[in-house]
Amino acid sequence: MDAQKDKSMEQLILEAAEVLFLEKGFSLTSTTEIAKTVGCNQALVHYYYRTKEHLFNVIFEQKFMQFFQSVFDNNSLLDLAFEDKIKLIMNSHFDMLQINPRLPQLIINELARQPERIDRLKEKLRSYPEKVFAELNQNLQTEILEGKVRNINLLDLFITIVTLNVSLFMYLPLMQQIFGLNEDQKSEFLAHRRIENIDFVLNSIRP
Amino acid sequence: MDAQKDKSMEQLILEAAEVLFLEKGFSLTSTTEIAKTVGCNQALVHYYYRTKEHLFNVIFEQKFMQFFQSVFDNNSLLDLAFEDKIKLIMNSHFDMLQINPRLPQLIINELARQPERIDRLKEKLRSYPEKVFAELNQNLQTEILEGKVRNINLLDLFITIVTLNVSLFMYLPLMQQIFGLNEDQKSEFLAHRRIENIDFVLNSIRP
DNA sequence: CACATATTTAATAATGCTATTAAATAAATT
DNA sequence: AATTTATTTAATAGCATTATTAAATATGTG
Repeated sequence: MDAQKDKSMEQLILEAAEVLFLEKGFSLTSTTEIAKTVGCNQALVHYYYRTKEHLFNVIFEQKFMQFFQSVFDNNSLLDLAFEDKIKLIMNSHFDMLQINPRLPQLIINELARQPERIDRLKEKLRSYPEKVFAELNQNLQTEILEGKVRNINLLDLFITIVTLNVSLFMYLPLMQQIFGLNEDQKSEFLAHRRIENIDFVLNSIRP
Repeated sequence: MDAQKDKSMEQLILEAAEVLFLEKGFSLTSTTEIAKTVGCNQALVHYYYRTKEHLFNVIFEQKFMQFFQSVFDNNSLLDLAFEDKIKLIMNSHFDMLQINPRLPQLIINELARQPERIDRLKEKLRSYPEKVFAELNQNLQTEILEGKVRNINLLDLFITIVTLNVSLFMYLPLMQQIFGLNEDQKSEFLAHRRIENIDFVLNSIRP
């Protein structure tokens, strides 16, 4: 708790808000509750972040970027085989989800609540996704020509990757309760599915 | 609108509530808004359904059953090959999702908001899922022995089926806006993915 | 220290929501 | 027709929420 004392109230509010927003979403989280969690006056939340919506935006955009980067910021490792890049991307994506298991649900819900947000995010990302895509696609096309990879569509592949990983975490609490898994069994299940998902994708792209 | 005049207020309230709950979820829908949609006094909603929570429960359980049955109530067609049964189940599931595209999100959100609901649903379903599973599994085991189907786990297969279909509808609004699809393109995309999903599953179970 | 600025709190306005109650109206029953 | 029962409304209690304001306290600066 000593580390907490160093942090500014502004930061503490942000961190508490992140936890609560991810746990219960925007509408079920109140600024009063955020303040209570931090142990400050409710007006302070508004002093630093003006409105609940604005506070949420700060967190949402940061987390969305984190989500995005976990998938798209792995091209730094230049000279890997396409297969290894996919492995890297999927592991990175999985790691992020393990730390933020409720993030996909938050993103889906909030983009449904405020569809105009999508345009703002698109603007923020600019041509970055296309750039990464183009680069990876070049890599892919080369390997297809070399007969190392089946002729696949990169977008479809990405949709599959994200779907497989995200769905796992989205349905996990449900499965956990239905099958009555304890924490150890849950961890084991996740570790197993991480590999399964990767294996599935790698198998599906073989020539 | 003549048909509407025949319906009781009780029924009209239920229908309006269903639309609104599926559109915006439990917490963003108010009984005031439901009443306004129907064109009645807000107290009438409470007269017929006592509490908002209770009204929601009526709708939720009914919709959950609909979801459930779309997957589990296809064993009536007895003597089909396993592959054809899967095709039937996936089409039935897809049809249901096309009519209720936001249902999965509602289910996920509300089971997260009230985890105790899961136990109630389990109780309501009793041994029915196991029964269907056992029956289908017998069918599957026979076909595995006959070499018609690869040795797969039925639960894993079901998770894959549900995941593929559900994810599609969950991310559809997002993809629609990102790629700027109009209604025709959206329909086309859906028709394409319906077949893709089925093909994928059927391919994956081949010996 | 004196003054300015930043942080924090208490109080509260304004709003919207659920649920209840009592009264009014319509429908059914005797 | 009289009486009971069902439906519907108006009014409102009670609560939680967001956001603002003015005052209080702490912190920094010349």
